[in-house]
Amino acid sequence: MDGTTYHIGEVATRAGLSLRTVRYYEDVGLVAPSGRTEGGFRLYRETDVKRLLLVRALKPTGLSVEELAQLLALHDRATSEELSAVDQDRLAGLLAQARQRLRIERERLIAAELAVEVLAAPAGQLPEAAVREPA
Amino acid sequence: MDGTTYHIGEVATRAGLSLRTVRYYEDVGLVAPSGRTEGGFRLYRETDVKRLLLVRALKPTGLSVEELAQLLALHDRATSEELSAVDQDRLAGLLAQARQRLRIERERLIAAELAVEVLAAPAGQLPEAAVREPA
DNA sequence: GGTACGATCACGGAGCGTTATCGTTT
DNA sequence: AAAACGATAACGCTCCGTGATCGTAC
Repeated sequence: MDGTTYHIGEVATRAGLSLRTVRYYEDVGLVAPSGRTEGGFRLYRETDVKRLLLVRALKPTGLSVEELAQLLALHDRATSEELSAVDQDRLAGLLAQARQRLRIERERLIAAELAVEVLAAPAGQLPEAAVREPA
Repeated sequence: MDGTTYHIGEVATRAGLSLRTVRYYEDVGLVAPSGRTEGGFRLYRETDVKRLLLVRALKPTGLSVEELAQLLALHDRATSEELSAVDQDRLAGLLAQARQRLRIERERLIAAELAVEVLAAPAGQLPEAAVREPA
């Protein structure tokens, strides 16, 4: 195993998060450090960094921290043991939810890009119906 | 002119926003109703609805409400008068900022989609480097 | 032994959701 | 006159940012 440990600063930098955010994710049960120094410094391992990167990557899914925690916990267990049918369903459900949110985000993103170009156009350069009412 | 007016409920529904959000946007100076009834009900016109739709469309830019207000104000003035060089710069700056944010969002969205598929894969089905450290 | 770096409160703020209470519209 | 709709506080919540004050690492 790789026993190398890191302090919160390096971990946060590598994960692209602030110290505050890393600590917050610990508070809400998303990612806990693998240990502490004598003096109380948080100690992280590579797996913790990967976890933080995963959490950060999943943020655009819009899942709540509780849902994210469940999702990660289920996925973790799925790698070591066989999930019960119930848990498999819950995992699939969360993944479906995440995908759905991402689809919506993608649409909103495209709409936003269009809206920005409308604002940037010299008046009447682009079609009027660029900003539509939602379905 | 089109003198038709609407109450907040219909406007909110058409714009895909909650009543709370529409009122909030008024509080922060984004979109104000064109008038009020005797009893105090907010009255909106078509232009107000369009404004709300635009605000909603621009939300994924991540611009703050103040920035959005500035952007819309500048754009409004640009349609009726010639902007000063300073204002033209500020407008261009805000648009550039919006586009930059959208680019970042697009990347994060793609990364999130990849991360979800990683979680969905039956372990070792997808490349390991799916979740990368940020630049 | 100094200078980075980290820990723990604690307050703040954006962007709304959510009652609760009361008035308006039609 | 009742059913639907709206107004105004005011508190709550999430996801952190921002000090302040103090201890730790090396």
